[in-house]
Amino acid sequence: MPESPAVPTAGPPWLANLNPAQRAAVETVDGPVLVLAGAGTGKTRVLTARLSYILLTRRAWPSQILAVTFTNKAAREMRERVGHMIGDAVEGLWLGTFHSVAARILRRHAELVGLKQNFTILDTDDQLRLVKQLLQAEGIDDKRWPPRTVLGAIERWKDRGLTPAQVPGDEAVGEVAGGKLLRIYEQYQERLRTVNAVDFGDLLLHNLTLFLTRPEVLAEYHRRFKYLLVDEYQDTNVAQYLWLRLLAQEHRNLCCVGDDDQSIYGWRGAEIGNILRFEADFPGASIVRLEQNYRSTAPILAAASGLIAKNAGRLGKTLWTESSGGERVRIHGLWDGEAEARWVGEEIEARQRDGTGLSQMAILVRAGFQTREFEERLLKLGVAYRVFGGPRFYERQEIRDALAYLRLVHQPDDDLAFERIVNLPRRGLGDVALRAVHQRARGQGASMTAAASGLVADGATGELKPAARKALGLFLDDLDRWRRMAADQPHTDVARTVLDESGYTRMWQADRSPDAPGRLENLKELVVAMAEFENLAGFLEHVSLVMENADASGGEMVTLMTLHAAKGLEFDCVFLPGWEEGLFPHPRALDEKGTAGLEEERRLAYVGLTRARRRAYVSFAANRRIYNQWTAAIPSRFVDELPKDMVELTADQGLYGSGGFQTGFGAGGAAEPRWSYAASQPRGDVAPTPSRPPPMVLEGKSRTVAPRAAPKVPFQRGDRVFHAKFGYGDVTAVDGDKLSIRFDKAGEKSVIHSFVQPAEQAGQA
DNA sequence: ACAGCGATGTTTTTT
DNA sequence: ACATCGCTGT
Repeated sequence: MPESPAVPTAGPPWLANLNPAQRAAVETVDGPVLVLAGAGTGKTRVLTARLSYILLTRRAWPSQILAVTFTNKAAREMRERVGHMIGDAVEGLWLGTFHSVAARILRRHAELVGLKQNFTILDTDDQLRLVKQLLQAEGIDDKRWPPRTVLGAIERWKDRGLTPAQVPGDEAVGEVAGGKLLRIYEQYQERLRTVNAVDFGDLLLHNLTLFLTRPEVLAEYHRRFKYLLVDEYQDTNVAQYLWLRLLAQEHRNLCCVGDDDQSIYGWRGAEIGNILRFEADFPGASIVRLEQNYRSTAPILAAASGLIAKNAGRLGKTLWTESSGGERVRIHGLWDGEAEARWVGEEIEARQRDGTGLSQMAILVRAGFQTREFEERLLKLGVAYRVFGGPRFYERQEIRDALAYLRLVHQPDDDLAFERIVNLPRRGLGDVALRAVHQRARGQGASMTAAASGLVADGATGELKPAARKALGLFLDDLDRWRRMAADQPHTDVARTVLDESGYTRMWQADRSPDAPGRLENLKELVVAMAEFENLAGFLEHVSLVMENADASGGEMVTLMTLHAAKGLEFDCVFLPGWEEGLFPHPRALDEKGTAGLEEERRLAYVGLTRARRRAYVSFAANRRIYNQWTAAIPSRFVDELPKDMVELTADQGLYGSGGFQTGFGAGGAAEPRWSYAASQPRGDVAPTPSRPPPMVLEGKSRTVAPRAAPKVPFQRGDRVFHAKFGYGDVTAVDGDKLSIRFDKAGEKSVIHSFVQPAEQAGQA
């Protein structure tokens, strides 16, 4: 985080070095406050100063303050900084993520919403398996309605704070899952309750139910929390908003910090309306704008501001800086993705020669797959890099399996854990046996564990084959033994024993695939990680809420990550490649959310630019291989939206011709070259042409480079098309981005339009 | 129970 | 191209 300039400020220490706006944000402690904190305006400093201020002026004890963040990382950082400022007084402060705070509250009152105190928090795997089962039971085709989609729809309801009973009538009959979505949601909730489990959305949802149905419980928290503080308010969903509103309604000392221009998580339920409506939601609210930026140079700020100004749905801020000078944003057009990676590599080396450390540089991409080309290039150059966003520790298969064992030991009702590992390693308990257990569990309204022991006990009924019965009996005996052990022995020992005696470790030892050793290593690490916790329950809670990877690697390396992952970070030098129509803004965002989607994409671009302290590079390629298909691309509309005097645009020789751009994109038909043209010389040490030249040549062919997103689907009924796999065919119907095509050879298929091209084009290629 | 094969879908991700 | 996934046949 940037440091504010050392402007000497008279007054108490917590106000030292704060600018007037920051100071207002710290000192306005009574009543609702919205702090609109632009990128790089010293938000974290204000948050911690505010907390300290409240504590040191004796307005509240630590235990009377609730501070919520979105991520564990943010929570940790805040705790650390506040600790720095006020020392041990942080003890007792409620500081955590929405989910961890909600879980803490829910554990205390679990019975009041029909749960047991030791409820499990499910991971995505469990949720998906459950949804899949429900879909099958309802006879819904899980091809047409993938569990992922159905679960997504359910989660969107939860994000809005809607229990099944509260889903508005007109939404109950949507087309998802053949109109049975609400039924599935009901059953899903029912199942969770019977297995004594909740998902992430439920943590908030059950809190809401609790507060609304038990006023005395809510009153308890009103008594407890005098001051509420919320970070990243623009990322809250409706459920979180309602939760905050309920908690704050008594004292009304709610301070929300956020930036509407950095709201990029709408697709997972974040409601930008929360921040836009703050004044209306909390009458009499003060609004404080933090607009002085301490991070970026003036041209970068101006470029970013110019871009974001194109958004209609925003509160509006004007970032400014005292610093002057600085490089303009460099925009460079290249032939293809490979050339782009080469160019970025060269610039990275150049900056390195100027003395910029590798860890002060980042390549920020729209989508994960884009990192590959850069990795290849950096590898070739011998430039150290690291990619963020691989699968995290607790998401790995072997870790989830091991955790399922531990969950089942800890909580016998956890059917989802039971199902996951009952036949892992293979115990001869296949579908047939599992179905018998299932059936009995359903029939008796009992857990799988209970049903299984019933089945084993009265073997005479013949519901299980003798072999299966024996195997199941052994498995249950194991579980019993482990549970007894868990009662009085250290949980790390229990874990080791479980992994060992269950045969799970042996399974991976026997596995000769190349990643088996790594998995065994991870299992060991898991046990080591457990040691830091007092008991199994504490560990499991941590795991379900903090699915994090301790990242060890130090050293100087370039960071490669998605724009989403980069929010909140900053680098001296930021590369923003792939600014092309069809990639960024991403067409899916446009299809699904229209203008709102476009604005969110624009905010993403804004977030990218504002990560840069000293230099920002934007690039786009004329040709890009997508799904192994060369596609001609035109520069992103965002390129066009950057204020011209803040950027320096260049393009590789031969691209777009020296007469300027005439690709027909953007506003107006560009009779004049809109940008200056300057060719950059290809360097001697690299091949000037791509190894596999794209078949299509952009120059002078504005027709063939129509943006993929502009006409929603460039085909209509009756069109003759070509598909790489199915060959030629005729379009028989258009449904959104899906086409029904009668192929000459392959028959009738439904395919996404981007997979086919007009037959006449295919002929040439 | 499991290998092998064809169909399928490829934005963003925290908790 | 490519990886994942579910189904099929042994």
